Amino acid sequence: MEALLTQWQRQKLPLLFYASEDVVQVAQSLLGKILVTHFADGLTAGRIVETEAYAGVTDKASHAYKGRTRRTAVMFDTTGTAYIYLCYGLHQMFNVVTGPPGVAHAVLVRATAPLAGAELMALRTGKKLGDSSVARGPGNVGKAFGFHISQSGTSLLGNEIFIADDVFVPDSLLIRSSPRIGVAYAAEHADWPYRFFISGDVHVSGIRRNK
DNA sequence: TCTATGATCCCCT
DNA sequence: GGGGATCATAGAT
Repeated sequence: MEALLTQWQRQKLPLLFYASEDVVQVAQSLLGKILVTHFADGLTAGRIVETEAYAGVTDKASHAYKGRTRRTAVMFDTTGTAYIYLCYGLHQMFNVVTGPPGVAHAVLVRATAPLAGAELMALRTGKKLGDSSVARGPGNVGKAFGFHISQSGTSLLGNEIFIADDVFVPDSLLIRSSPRIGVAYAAEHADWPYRFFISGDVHVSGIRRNK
């Protein structure tokens, strides 16, 4: 376990990866990468199987659309950091801030396949060990990895929260896109195919998992 | 201060 | 497949 952590720390994605101006490309590239959190209560890691791109101030579905607020400032001011916010009063949603300086792009991590700390994930979510839904859906990802809104703004170049590339490449034939979930209010932007997932993977959230 | 509102999930039918 | 949970945020008052 310790060896894995050290290996993933060496394979940490560099700032350059996040600084790309193409948030859709970044969202797609994050499929197959490894999300790692290492907090006081332990290590958890999972392979990312589902993401959504949110294209800054031009995207009606993005929190950044309404402009800069105290909550969204981290998207405007940084890149390669965590943007974590509370949804429906109970779900801690984990996003990756991307884009060049001043550009408020973000990628929501919607689902992962557990690789390490499965026991801790089960404990945090109250699910049974081996339940494939433990990090399926953004609310569950938040719980399983132990995210909290107080960690919003944490750099992904540190050792508490980061993303690693172990050179695993998902089968490109299995990568699908679809409209994003739960953004009907975003009018004409609701139909943008900004959700990416690995087709058929049981760790992908419910709708249209197998198409 | 006060109020409406969610980038959701789970449990119950 | 429908509704309740549950609360920080933002904008109005």
